[in-house]
Amino acid sequence: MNNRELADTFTLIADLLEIKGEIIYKTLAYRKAAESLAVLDRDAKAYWKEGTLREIPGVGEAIAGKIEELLKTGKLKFLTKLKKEVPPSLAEWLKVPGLGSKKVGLIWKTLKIKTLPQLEKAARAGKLRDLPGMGAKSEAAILAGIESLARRSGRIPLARAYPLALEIAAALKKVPGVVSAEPAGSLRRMRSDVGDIDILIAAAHSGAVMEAFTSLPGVARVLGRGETKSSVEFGDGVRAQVWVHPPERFGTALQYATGSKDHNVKLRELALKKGYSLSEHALKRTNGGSEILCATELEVYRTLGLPWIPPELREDHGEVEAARQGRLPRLIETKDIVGDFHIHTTGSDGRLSVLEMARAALKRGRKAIAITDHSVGLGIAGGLDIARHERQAEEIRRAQETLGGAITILHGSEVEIRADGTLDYPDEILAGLDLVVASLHTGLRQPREKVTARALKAIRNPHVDILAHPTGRLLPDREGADLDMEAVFAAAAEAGVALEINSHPNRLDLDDPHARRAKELGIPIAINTDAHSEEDLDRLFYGVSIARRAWLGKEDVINAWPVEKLLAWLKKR
DNA sequence: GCCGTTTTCGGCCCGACTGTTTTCAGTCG
Repeated sequence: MNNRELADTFTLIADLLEIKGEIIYKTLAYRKAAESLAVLDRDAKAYWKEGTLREIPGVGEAIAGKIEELLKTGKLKFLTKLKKEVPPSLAEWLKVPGLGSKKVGLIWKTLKIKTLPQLEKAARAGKLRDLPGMGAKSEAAILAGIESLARRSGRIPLARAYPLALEIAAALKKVPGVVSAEPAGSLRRMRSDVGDIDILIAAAHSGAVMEAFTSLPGVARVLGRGETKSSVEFGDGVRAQVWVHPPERFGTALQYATGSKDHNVKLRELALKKGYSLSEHALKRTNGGSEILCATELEVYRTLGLPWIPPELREDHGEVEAARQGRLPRLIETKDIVGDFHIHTTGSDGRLSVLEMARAALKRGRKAIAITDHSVGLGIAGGLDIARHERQAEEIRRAQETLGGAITILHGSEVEIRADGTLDYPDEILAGLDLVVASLHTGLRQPREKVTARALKAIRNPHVDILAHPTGRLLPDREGADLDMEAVFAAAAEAGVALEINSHPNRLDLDDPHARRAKELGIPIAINTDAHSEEDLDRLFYGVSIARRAWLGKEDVINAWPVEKLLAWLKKR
């Protein structure tokens, strides 16, 4: 049982306990443990073997025991019993916007129904409106929620949400009286997918902003509209909300709206210890109640005795403690990147020639690139056979001659890791390349032992420099290969092979917990665009965001090294 | 159920909006 499955199990337990009416803090404890497991950078199994399960945040005696039982037997007696008391299908109802555990429990117990279709039928038949505390409006809201659930495919990939958020913010910035408009929430923390879009507005009055927001083009439904907060749903089910706060309170408001929830809890606890109550409106002295207004986030953190914490770190993964002790990392920035070592051209499935790609990279300030077209085995992408591959060397030589010393063009390859773990080109070809990127594209569904063995074999090939998009995941739908990541890390650390953070917004692979673990083990990281066109070169920003979420500095990333250092590293390998 | 530079027991962040309410509960972030 992997971390994801463990996390899902504890989330289910929390859902069912909450519907059952268990005290809220117990259900919160299960959710906290589930969240920790979901973002854990190593297999829970490794903690179990070491006897350190309780070092996982939110895991105490009881939950550690349950993890152990799940890892040992794949089952959990506690959950089996719970499922008999509360039908597990009810957990699905909680996903319906506007439905919480209280109403779910009420409807289930009163009407004796337990599936989503039964719920929809009951709502259509007008059977919900007569329940205590409910009326025709809540019945209609539940129906609308069920329909909205069907439209939405779940979480929104950053690649869709980020441009939309910028668009909304730009539109609202134009409203008279608006001082600033900033995306907040998980999007500002650059999570690879987000639940909804949050925009924070600084303005003295909110009326005009709310009017403009709720009538934006594409808005299908207004979910709520108030003085300080409104929310809407777009046609494709994406939800957005805005908060409006006075400019002199924008700092506390933006801090609050950026989250994460757990980070805010930590901060508010710290505030209480220092004699303040922290809310989105202000810091308030607990003795006397006078307010301290913060127009910027910097003032909020400073008042609490902390340096400003970059949004990407605000996940309650130790950043508040690090800030208190003055050991926040100096995070890598997009402007630090000088190299891009995973680029395609017309040689395989790219759109531009070597020269055109090199010019485009140069225009973006890159000082070194590697041309890494697919190898012959990936027929679908027009992989290069050995003869065509060798002819490409000439194309690269001419491009280098044309551009002179402004940019270093390396001749590389994205070489397939075959089903048996061997590479797609013979060693003598690989030996002649400047840089070798190895990738898994096929056989991703192989069992853990087999697919891991392939990755390890590739890492141990002395010619391989970078393992690209290690798990092969595609957001939002395709899960990555079931790799034993600890084994991959151990092999990469030993061989000195770099692991890639692929900047394609549907990949973002390594993800941030794995990238953070790789850094801990001293493994060099490559942030590459995997560009197939000129515009693709601009998505570097997404990869850098993942690196920042993983606490990486520029020293950890080979693309940020001076070219001489990079060349020396390649030569030594 | 977890956790501790206030506590090993008694807390566990704080507020907006909606609907069904005549003072509040439920949901959400």
